[in-house]
Amino acid sequence: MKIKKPELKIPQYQPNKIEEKWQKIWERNAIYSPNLDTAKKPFYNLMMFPYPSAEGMHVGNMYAFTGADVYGRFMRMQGFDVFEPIGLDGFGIHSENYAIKVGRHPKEQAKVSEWNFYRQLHATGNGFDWIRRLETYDPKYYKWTQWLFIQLFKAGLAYRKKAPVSFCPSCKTVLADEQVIKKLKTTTQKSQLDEEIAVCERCGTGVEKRELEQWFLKITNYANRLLTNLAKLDWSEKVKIAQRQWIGKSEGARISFPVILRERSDREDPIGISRSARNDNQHKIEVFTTRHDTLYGATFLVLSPEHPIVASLLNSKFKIQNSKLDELKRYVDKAKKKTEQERIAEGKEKTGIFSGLYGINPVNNEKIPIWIADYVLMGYGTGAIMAVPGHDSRDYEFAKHYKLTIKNVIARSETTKQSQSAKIATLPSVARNDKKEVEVYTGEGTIVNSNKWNGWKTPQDVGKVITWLENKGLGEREVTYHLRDWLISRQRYWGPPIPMIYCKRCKWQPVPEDGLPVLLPDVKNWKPTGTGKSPLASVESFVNATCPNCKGKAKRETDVSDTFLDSAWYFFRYTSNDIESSAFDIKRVKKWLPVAIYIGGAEHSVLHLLYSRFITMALYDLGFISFEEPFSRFYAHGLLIKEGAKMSKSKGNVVTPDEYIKKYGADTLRCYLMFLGPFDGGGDFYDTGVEGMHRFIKRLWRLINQFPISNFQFPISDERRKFMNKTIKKVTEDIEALRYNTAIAAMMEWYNYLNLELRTKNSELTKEEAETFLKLLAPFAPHVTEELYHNVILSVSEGSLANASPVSVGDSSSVSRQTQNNIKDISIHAQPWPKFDPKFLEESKTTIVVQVNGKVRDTIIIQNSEFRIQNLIEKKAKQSERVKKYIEGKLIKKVVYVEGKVINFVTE
RNA sequence: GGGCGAGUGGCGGAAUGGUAUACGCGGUAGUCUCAAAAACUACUGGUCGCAAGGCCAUGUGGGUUCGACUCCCACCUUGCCCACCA
Repeated sequence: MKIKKPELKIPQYQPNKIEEKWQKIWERNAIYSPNLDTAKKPFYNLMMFPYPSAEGMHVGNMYAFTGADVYGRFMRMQGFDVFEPIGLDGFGIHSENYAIKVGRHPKEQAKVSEWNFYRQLHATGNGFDWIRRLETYDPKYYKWTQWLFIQLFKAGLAYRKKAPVSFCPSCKTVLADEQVIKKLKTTTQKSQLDEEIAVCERCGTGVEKRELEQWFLKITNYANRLLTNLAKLDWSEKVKIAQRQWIGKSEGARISFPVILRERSDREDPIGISRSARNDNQHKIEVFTTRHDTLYGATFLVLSPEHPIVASLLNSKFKIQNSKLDELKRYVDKAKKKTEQERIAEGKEKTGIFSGLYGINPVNNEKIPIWIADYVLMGYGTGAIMAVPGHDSRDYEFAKHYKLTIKNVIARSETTKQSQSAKIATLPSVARNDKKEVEVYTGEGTIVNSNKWNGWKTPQDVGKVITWLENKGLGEREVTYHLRDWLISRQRYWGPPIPMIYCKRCKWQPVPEDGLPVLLPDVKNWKPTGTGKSPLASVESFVNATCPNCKGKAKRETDVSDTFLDSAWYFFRYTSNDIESSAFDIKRVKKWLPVAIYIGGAEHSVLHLLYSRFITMALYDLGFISFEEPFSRFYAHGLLIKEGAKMSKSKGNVVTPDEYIKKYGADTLRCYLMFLGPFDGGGDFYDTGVEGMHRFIKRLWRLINQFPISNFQFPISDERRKFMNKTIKKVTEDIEALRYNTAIAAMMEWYNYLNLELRTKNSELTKEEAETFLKLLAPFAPHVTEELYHNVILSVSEGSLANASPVSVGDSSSVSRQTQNNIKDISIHAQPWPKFDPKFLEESKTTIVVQVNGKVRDTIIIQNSEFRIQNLIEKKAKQSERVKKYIEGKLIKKVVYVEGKVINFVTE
């Protein structure tokens, strides 16, 4: 066997040993736990706490957390007291469903998931403040979730109402509006129409409609504030747009249509208009419309089957033929029973029934029929619409199907310039459906067939229309929101019991504060019942209570609250989970909130983010806090995919970080995740990419270890110094903007450059270069940089070059007690971030691109002093042989010179 | 139906008015080795050419500009979000 040259022995890179060692040291010394009371430069770096799914952490979670952690570590090195807490959003249907699947009690399952998830989170090497961690299912936490509910109740923001709600037959609970999503139903037959169904966000089961009494939070009170405040927030426009769309403000008019009554006695009057009826406030139909400009085109009215007038009708308050009444009843019953799924599935084919009643269009006193149809939703506007079949495609379809009058009241304006023979749409003045096909026109134009409004333009003149209506007392301005109140009752076990007690005498009473938390009882039958009642309803010891007010016998609310309530305020609790006497410490909240940066998935654009904003606003109104918005800055990261496909359990392509961490170490995986694409755009995960990153880290390990690092600032070339400064600048700016992929690329370039320099010029790495490199990489690869910093850089500082020889790695014993004691100060993560010196970035020479007719032909190098001397540059450029070829014998028409960048000769 | 984005080598992606393809993956050749792996080194958009060098390429078609991946218009493809919302 050959004897190798007695070279410097490079220790083997053993990521797992290094990582475990430093994770222990960091945690033992709480280096990532700022003092929440005395910190001088607080920076709240929040990431969305995970649902601890029992399968464990997904690489997508790690992607999100790493991106947030890199930012936190960077800010810490910038001198901020960074608070980066973590916890588990472990209550809720998601966790409970998993417990059902594996047949374990949710409480036990939570322990298992918690252990596993925290183990994984530790292994990723994030700078979490472990002291502050919290779990939403911890009674110490949900005590305050219940307290929060009570505050809302006392403020009139929590109320009960019976309402048609979405019910998931699989999860056996009601769902909030936001938790019902639409899905394409893939039909087995080759049908042309793709059917859409409404399904549960959690399990994908089609939802049903049920009429139940439930707890709601009055988020609609905040609709306008939630909307207008968006302008103040440093959030990506995409998320703001999603919220705006969800809040869905519509400005329009509320218009009353009198109902023509035919009292039983009133047989003589064939039409039934009587003065008394017309003035009868109880018998009018109010509609909300954004197209009041088309009011003259309203040829019928449509009521939702749930509309109160429909109920009165069925109670025979109005006289209609009995046979028709039966028919009506059948239709309404059917519509009410129809699941949301069926209603939407019918999609294009609208059904309805004539009510037998007529109304009056208030602008022209025309008698128009009143129909009932389930395409009109009770939940939006007034539950009744004026139908304008000429200018609304849904009304048009309906009118066509039932042969109702279609009227055109908007004329297409002259087509703007597009065609020379400016077309003016020819429109039939009043067209009946039974004659020619009349088309529906939903665009803008000029009002016609509308008396005094004729000639007004829409949408420009809609303001005039509403003023006219208001003056005549026929309608008024109205704003309607798509946002509905937040339904928070869940007929499930695994959540915080809603802390309310019902007393027959005193009605609903909140549990007094000293009665909190209302503990979730340990029960055997915790599985959902499907009866519309929570499993807690059968636990007598739980249900029976005394009324807090009259001390009489009373019953507890047995539903639990929605998981989204748990997560709507957790960022307050993080600051104060050592405090038992209140939900949060007001001083600490003032110091740390609003959150400086919140990083998470865009899928929470409407749910979690909106709820959190609402709760924060409510707390502000209640005087607990001094700010209205919880998250000053929200940054949505992209979606991680695997080799071109979405990761999903069904595809079996879900990547777990564990195996990669075991094989390459967390540093490699972190760097790879941050490198594979722009952070806000997501990226594609390839195994070979991970290997490439591992190579980079190993090369760096070798680079730092293999050259004896000079303790002295021996002179390095200007170019080398410039490269270092350039890299510091690039990496700093990129991290600031969360452009992690290009920050890493810049470091790789620097490595490639240094490696070539050192090899070909037989030079040494300076301490400054090595130290700078490690610091720049530290946010991405916290362990290996810490290891090298201590074993190479600090040992150089401590003494002679001899000490620079590598020491054994592997266990914490290799780090001296001294080091461990003051690790809080001497950790690389506590060091100041490298600064670049602009003076080293200055170039004395500049490369100018020489173009002929916009094509690059050559480059010339000029001194900076020559920057402004165009003649000189022109002369130099013309001397180039490559340029000569293209300009010789040609007339130069024009010369464009852009200072310090390009010179372009334009020839004939 | 409405809203928002994206389209660049074999692949992930850089470059936001001035040298397109940085960085990484993959590939080819070489060094080391009995050999392989690893590691290291060089090359790597297409095309014509011995070479020098030329021409062509950022979804398609137009436009603006001395100059366009970048700005404008139309179209095609694709992703995400919302949707009987009156």
